[in-house]
Amino acid sequence: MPYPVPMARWQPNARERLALAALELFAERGYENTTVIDIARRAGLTKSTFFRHFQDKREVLFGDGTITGWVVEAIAAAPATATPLEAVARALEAVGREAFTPARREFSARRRAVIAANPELREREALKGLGLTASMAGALSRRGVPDLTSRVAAELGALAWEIAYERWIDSANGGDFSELARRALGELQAASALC
Amino acid sequence: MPYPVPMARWQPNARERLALAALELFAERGYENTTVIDIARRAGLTKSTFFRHFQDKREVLFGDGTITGWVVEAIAAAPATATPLEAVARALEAVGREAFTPARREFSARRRAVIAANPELREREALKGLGLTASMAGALSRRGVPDLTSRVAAELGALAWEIAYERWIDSANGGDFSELARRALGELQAASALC
DNA sequence: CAAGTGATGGGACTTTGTCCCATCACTATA
DNA sequence: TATAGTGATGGGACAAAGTCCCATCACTTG
Repeated sequence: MPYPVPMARWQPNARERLALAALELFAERGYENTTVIDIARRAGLTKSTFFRHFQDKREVLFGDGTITGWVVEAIAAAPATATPLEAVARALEAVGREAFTPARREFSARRRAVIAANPELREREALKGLGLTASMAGALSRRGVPDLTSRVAAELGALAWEIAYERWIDSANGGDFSELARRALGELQAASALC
Repeated sequence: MPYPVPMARWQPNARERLALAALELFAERGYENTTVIDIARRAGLTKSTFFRHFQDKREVLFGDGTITGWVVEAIAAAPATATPLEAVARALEAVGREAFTPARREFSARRRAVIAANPELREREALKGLGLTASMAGALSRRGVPDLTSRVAAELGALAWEIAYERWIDSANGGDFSELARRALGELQAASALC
């Protein structure tokens, strides 16, 4: 309809283009053999612009906190009668619904392989994981859950996340992340009893 | 006694001198306001030598894996009848006995403050924490503990470590790390039941 | 006494990340 | 229509991290 499509001054979605270019290049030739300038060039941009969008080279593979937001909201929104672990289970379900959808499985698999192959990226992911766990614990505390219980439940949630994520990526068919997460959480709860 | 002390060609303990110089400088003027060249100079060495002893600037604040070794050995050495959490408790006790002694509390407090003040250092610590947790889980698995149980017990151990470490550092008197760790582990076990 | 060893010094080089200023299509206002 | 912003981008200078390779030289070994 809009015939006179206003020619944008710049190509849109610079951030997304950079992130995609980075993932491609990292997968093709490895993280350490890829320069920030390479990434920017493939995205049709420059080094300056790259660092305007991302704090550093690692950050280009990590989201902007949207997932953390969903997790926190889901925990807050759980019924008042829900146990801490039930609230965590709903958070993982929300992640499966909003983020780890079947359409993104391929992308997630590539991203995961790239991160696994590089220590710097694993390090960044470790920090992101701590942050997410702390956010879950905080959200549980705001529900009135005692401090240590919050932290334990959050750790179990993080562990279930990891396990479910791995199974989701590795499942040849299209397993559902939400289901896998719920199952993992159940297994962990059972395992806790054996400690 | 040793009159003819053989004059060593170089000052000994280059690695330790570098680590000490780094901690001092980071505490004095902050991690990002300290150059690797600054550190080397204070230790009477050069940048080349610094990078010969440490992979990167962050690593200068982190040990060489000795603690991990003690933890793994302690878990392996626990009686066959010990539960997973009991084995973990012995590992934490070993750490208190070998590493977190009263004499090193002051040092640990400074080191902790420096790390807490810098994102890069927190990131490195996060990765080290993951490694240690994985080591504990591995040691438990080698005892025949089922996989998920190992991982849960290791996570609880890591959490108890964090909590006990913080309390140990903050205790004005000289609390004993081993005791604090055992108590923290007990509290976490109780908290697990409320999940 | 000669050859070797090994921790250190030193300098060239690439890359990351910071800073600051220039550019220029688009926008709002007069 | 003229004019003064706005804001995402470009570009270059710069400091520091980290890599590489060769030189040095007290000590050791045969």
